[in-house]
Amino acid sequence: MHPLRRHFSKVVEFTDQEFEQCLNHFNLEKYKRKDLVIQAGELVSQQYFVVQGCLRTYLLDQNVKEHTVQFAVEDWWASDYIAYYTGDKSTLYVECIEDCELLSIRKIDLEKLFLQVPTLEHFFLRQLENAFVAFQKRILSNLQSSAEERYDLFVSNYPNIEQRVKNYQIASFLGITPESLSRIRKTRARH
Amino acid sequence: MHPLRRHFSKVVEFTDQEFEQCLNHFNLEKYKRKDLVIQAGELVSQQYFVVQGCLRTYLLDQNVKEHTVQFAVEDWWASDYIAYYTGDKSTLYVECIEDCELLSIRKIDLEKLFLQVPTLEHFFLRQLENAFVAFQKRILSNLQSSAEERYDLFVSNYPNIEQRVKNYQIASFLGITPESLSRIRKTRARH
DNA sequence: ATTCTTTCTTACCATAGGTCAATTTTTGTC
DNA sequence: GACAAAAATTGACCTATGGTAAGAAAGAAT
Repeated sequence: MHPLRRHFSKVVEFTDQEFEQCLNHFNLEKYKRKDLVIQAGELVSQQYFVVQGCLRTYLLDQNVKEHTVQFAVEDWWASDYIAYYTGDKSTLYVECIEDCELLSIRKIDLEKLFLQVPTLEHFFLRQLENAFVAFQKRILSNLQSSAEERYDLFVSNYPNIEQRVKNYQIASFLGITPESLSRIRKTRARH
Repeated sequence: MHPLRRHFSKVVEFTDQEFEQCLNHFNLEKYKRKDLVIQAGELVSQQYFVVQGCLRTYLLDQNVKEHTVQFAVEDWWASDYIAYYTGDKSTLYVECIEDCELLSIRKIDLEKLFLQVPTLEHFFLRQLENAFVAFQKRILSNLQSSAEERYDLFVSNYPNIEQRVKNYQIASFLGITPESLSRIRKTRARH
């Protein structure tokens, strides 16, 4: 089964014809490690489904320090959703941490598709609900947890990502320095 | 014009008949200051539109410390959206900071309405997009800003809420102690 | 293999923000 | 308006995490 279809089918059911109709509007794009899928300053007209590989979405602050918003591996979606939804220019970078195969779709095409395949709109509404829930949980965990607890939470939320991304990238996701993460890991290793 | 209709009309257009059809499923509820609209442990089948008053959504951690997720004044929506979307029991409290008039709607009714009034589903999809963007911005600002900067951001994002809520509630929104907020305000007053 | 670059670790000191306790101010109630 | 309760402020002290710098380890390139 096509990876995108498998992904859709976790939430909604499509006929073969409906799925083909959707898939037609997606574009397979291949990237190399370290390529940028989205750069700050651009307009963002597409979102991306990860077929293979690993992406990282991050921001550079005025001190040129990186802050990681999200990692995306197989079966995840990524984009600069602020820019995508608002139409503003991107403030984020989406970078390939590994060689990647992505399925891209333009916002315009997706919205046209919604009219033809209403089930698809339902799917994306669900996605948005899930993302909303995940973000709210993250805000809550940031408010109530220490760096150490947040690290544990990260490890259990993203069990396989740890080996695929750099420590400093995890640190910038947790909102701490690589040095602090290194110390946390050291105490962890004692057990 | 009805406050709910005014609110909808910022994003979508309804016929009189469509709006009436929607409004029929909303329920006007009145609460007193300090009443709890939602309590941790309950199932959450409704969301609420604030016609009048001010709500606060918060969580109690294992040390019985409060962490504020959101404030909602006139024209905002509130619920425990994690519980609302997932069907899990609530982990949050929604409390009235002032006497309130709320319009409640059940998830079931809303979903039925979506089928009858597709424009309404579009409205809620937009809402969710906006909330998603707001949350992502908050995560980014939490990652890159000091308590002081976050306070400034809060004041400019919620210009009129400051007078309506307690300092300790703002502190718990920012992820700092009331004492720290007090010190931040002191330096602020020097100018 | 050797070199060069990037990432990770460690050690030391600095600082933002937390904790606790006492005091003052504000708010709510009769 | 008086009293009680809740909230805000202040000060003294403490702790988690940040900053800097330097060396070690790992990975990439020739």
